[in-house]
Amino acid sequence: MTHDLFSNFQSRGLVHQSTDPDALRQWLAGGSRRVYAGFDPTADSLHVGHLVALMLLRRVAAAGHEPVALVGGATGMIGDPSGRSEERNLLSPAELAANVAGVERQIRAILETTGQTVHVVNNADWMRGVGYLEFLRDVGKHVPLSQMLGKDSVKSRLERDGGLSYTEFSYMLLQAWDFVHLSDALDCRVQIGGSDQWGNITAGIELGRRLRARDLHGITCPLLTKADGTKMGKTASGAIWLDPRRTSPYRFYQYWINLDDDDAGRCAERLTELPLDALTSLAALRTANPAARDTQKRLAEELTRLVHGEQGLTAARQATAIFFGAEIGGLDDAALAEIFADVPSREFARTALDGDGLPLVEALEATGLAATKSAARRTIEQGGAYVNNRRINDVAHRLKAAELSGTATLVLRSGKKSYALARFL
RNA sequence: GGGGAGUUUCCCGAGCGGUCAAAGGGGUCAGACUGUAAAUCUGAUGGCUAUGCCUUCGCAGGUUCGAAUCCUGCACUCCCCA
Repeated sequence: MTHDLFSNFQSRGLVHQSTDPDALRQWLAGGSRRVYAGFDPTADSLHVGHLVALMLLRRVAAAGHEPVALVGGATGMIGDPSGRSEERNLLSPAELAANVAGVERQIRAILETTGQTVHVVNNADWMRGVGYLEFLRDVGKHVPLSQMLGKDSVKSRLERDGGLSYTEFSYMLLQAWDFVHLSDALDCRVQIGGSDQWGNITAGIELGRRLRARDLHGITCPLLTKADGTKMGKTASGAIWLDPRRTSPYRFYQYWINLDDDDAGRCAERLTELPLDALTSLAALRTANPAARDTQKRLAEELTRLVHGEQGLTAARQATAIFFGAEIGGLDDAALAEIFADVPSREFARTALDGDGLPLVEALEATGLAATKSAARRTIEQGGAYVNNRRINDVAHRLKAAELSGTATLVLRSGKKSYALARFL
């Protein structure tokens, strides 16, 4: 177990900016410390973009310190302008409460497996009772405007057409106060976050010095972006979420499998707990035999297990085998439903299979795999139609009960990747 | 206000009385190849109860055995001159 957390971060490329490294090391060397990172509940689930911060906290735990995860029930009502080009829409209190609950659950699930004591706190708990005048006198008074205006998050927004509202402008005061509050309540003196958080973190450090004459520390890690410049965790069809109801374990797994080599290497470094020598040998394998995609596989495995558990990983792997050609058989309806969670399905009357059966052409059209029956015919003629992953070349093919996998399901496929379930009830 | 050009299938764009469901390109889909990448190559690409039938070429009428193609009116777009 590494005790020098800061060096551990550095060796994995996780330090973008930090306050004085010597002071930081010294504080962390003093025993079991508390280190915090904040999560704003903008949705009822975290997504892949939050994994860096979650992993930072796991590393904190692994180094023998206690991770503190702050869920922004209060700050979430305002919206962080950092790294944003436009004013946020405010969430309703009900939405926010649901989001807080969802995010808290995920954070606990991921951090508690470290075995270390985990603190999950909600800044609404200490912000709620604070009056506006009180806040201005106790906090606002100690933050110079020049300092606030100097932050990148504010400057960049002021230069834009949209500007920013007073509300979002004030966001950093809340986060600054959070830091000071946590240093009071938990003796938590280190805050970590993405590089876009530097302004907010230093605001808290300043405030701690002015208000408490206390030394607070901060580390930011580089934002994880893909080689093509897009944000990590965003796909054409939307974000990759940690909640299996939003993103199935299979799609989550596949996201990592499909990363290009450089991105996969960086993610393995920053998002997994693989030891450094394992990373080195993966890098060697990547150069020697890129086609094997060992890094992607290992990364997908580690992260899927972390987020969805051993069971989720098994399901994702099973789905992967099937999606890449394995014939389908011996799976019951429940397993099929789980594996094909992302796949559109369409229900038919059971009786459609009786007699001559249901023309494949019709099934392809009804499930949306083909836009029209003509298109369905074409697909079949060109060898792109599959039932239970067996290619069907006969345009006149009719589906019969004997072909069902499970008791009521047929897996239809068009081309390499488009699947649909036909369920006969 | 005057003069000119145009409106074609998902997009761009040819067609200018029958051989037009309409060239070519793009896109899309499928196949081969491949690392579940990129590129490349091949095929397909209005619909259907399908060797035929129906619908499509701005809209509405008309001429003709027959119109995306000719005529009339209408709508919209663009350019030039005032």
